[in-house]
This record gives sequence, structure tokens and C-alpha cells, in this order.
Amino acid sequence: MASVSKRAWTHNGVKKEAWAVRYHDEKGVRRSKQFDQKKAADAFKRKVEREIEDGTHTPDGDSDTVDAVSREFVRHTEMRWRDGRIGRGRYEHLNRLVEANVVPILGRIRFRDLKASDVEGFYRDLVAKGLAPFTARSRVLDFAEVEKFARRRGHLKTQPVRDALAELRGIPRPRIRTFTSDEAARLLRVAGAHRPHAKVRFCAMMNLFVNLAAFCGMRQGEILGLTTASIDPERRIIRVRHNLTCYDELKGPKTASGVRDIPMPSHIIDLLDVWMRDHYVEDPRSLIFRTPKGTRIDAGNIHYSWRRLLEQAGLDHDDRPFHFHALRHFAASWMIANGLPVTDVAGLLGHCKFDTTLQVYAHSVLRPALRHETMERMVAALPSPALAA
DNA sequence: CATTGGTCACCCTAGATTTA
DNA sequence: TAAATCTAGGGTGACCAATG
Repeated sequence: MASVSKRAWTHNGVKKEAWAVRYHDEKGVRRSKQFDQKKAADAFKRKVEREIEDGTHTPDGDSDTVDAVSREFVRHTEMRWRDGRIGRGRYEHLNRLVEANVVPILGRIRFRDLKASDVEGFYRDLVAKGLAPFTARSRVLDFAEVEKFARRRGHLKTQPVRDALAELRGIPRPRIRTFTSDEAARLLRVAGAHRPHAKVRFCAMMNLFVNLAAFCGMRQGEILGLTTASIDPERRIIRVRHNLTCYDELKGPKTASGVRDIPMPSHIIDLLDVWMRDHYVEDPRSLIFRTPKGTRIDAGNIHYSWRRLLEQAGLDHDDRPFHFHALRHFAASWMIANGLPVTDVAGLLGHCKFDTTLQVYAHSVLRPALRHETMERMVAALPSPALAA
């Protein structure tokens, strides 16, 4: 089937020689590949013959394998990032998906031969690797973008990824746990105290982070994006205008609803006052929370400190620890529990529609016990003749 | 006052969650 | 659904608060 022969030629007056493997691929297309050593050429010959017999051979020059098309997709995505059409995070995410998951699992398959069952295998591999089913499914969803790209380039006409996704419907989205008011109170107490061995400045900062998240419902990126102009002690509000990305870029909010003014409790005004007086360092962008040297606060260190606080508050018993973001969820439910209408809460959290608030925070809003209590109160306030009878 | 162990800065990768 | 951010975690070296 395949043959190995020595080949000699002259290029620009220089004599060259190599061992050439010549063969016909599955479709009868003539191919050849050269090697310096006969041994390597023989090894390749054996590999090709075996692959052609198994029907798994893909010539190097082929451009329609999953790995070649996926890498082309990544280059295309990078262009979209450079043009400003998508963010850096999205580009890096897709790049990682392709290199870490797609290429190793599906890389050698030709796109036009890709079956829904291959994609389902991809999903199963990810789950076997330890990914949560919902996360694995969202990787398949990302891969669907590669498929769309491949279809536009004419590499396939079917929709194996879409077909596989239809099979993966109904995987529940995991919900993050939130705090009870007791737990939040304990957490706020330990955050306010000095942690042994910890630096005074860092403790003061974490205390502010916890308070801003628990009472104002702010996200981590929003807190890190606060500037001196964001704080208005006169009107007792925080103006949320920016978000600090993980790349230390200060970005405006995605939509107008992200822009909002949050009322500040007086104890937070005091804490901020102390912070500005004792710990604030001049910053070119007037960012309030920076390291003493003026660099971005490391997310890993916030996490580290957060875990220590949970430990001290006795809230680390579970194998699924509370996220920092759970404080934002707490803020929302605490506002609702204290009688603030959901529409107002949506405004304070920066949601553009209040059904987003309900979707994400429904677990706290629609507590079964609360529903029963309310139902009982309703009935008590409006006794029906049937009850009297 | 020297030691020391926890903390923090800075680096990284990758999975999970949020949200328009 | 698409696109973003957040969380989780690993590693290294400097540094600082508590301790004896």
C-alpha cells in the first residue's frame, strides 16, 4: 500500500536527500511525507497502513479535522477580541476549551465525520474528568460555536453538536448557598475583629468588602472598581459606575442598569472614613482598594482571607463552602425580608429587569415556610363563611 | 529580640456561576 | 445562548505579628 524510497534532489545548487513515504489515502488521493532517516520513514509507513485499514487516517495536510478547524476558530476569535467585538476573557476561555478539551478528545476526527455520539462521548469524558454535569454541558455549548464556525467554512453540513445538546437537556443548574441572618451576623462580627497574624490593613479591607457585599449587595469586581469619586458621604450613597476585571481593566457597566446609587449605612461611611485616612494610597485611577504598592488585590488572597473568616465564624463545616458572592444573595434576601419591594431590590442590585432578581434569588424570596405563613395570615384577615360553618 | 508560622504579593490554570 | 466574571486552587518568596 505505502512505499518507502530514497529521494535526492538539488535546490539552489545544494544537493538534498530524504526518505519519502508515498501512499494513497482512503479516498485514493496520492500523499507523501519525507523523513531524514529510513527508520522514521518505515515507522510512518506502518502507522499509515494500519490507520488506513482502520479508517482512522487523517493526512497532515488536511484542514478539515476538528483540531485544525478548532485552531482556525481560535485565531478567528482572537481577531474578534482585537477588534473589540468580544472581551479578552471570552477569547481566553475559548482558547482554553480548544487546547485543553476539544483537541485531546476529538482532535483527530474529521469535522465532516463528526457524529452526535462523538459529542456525547466528549461530554462523558469531561464528566469523567470530574466536571460538574452542568459545566460539562456548557463546554459542549461552547463547542457548538466551533461547529457553527466550521459550518460557515463549509466543513460540514450536519449539526452533530446541536443534536447532542438536544440529548443533554434538563441538566439542573446548581444553586449557590446563601446565609441565614444568624450566619451573616457571625460573619460580620469576625470580619470586624482583627485576625491573629493578619495585617491590619488587609483586615480593614476585608471587613469593608464583607460589609459592602452583605449590606449593599455589591459584586467583588464592583467593590474593587470603587474610586474616590464613587463615595458620597454627604448624600450617603455609593455610586456604582465601574467594574475592575481580572486583567486590572476598569470597565464601564454592561448596560445602563448597572449604573446605580446605593444607600450607605452609617457604619460603612465610618469604616470608609478610617480606610481613607489610614490606608488609602494615591492611585492614578483613584481606585480605593489597592495593595500598598498600588497593584490589584489578588483574587486568590481575597479567597484565602474569606476562607479564614468562614472558619472563624464556624461556617466552613460543609464540603461545599460559601462563596463570597453568597453575601450578595444574602443582601438581596435580607432587603426583601425587611420589606423592600422586589422591584427596588432589582434596582439596588443593578438588574435591568426584576425577573432576573427573582430567577437568581428565588430560593430566598419564595421560602415555603414564608408562603404558608402568608397564606395563614391572608386567611385570618379575611375569614370566609366556609370557615365559620 | 530572634524565631516562626500565618499571611500576603505575585504568578499561574481551570472549573463554576452570573446575567443580558 | 453567549459572554462575561467569579471561585478554586497550586506554587514561591517576602514579610510581619505574635511568641517565648
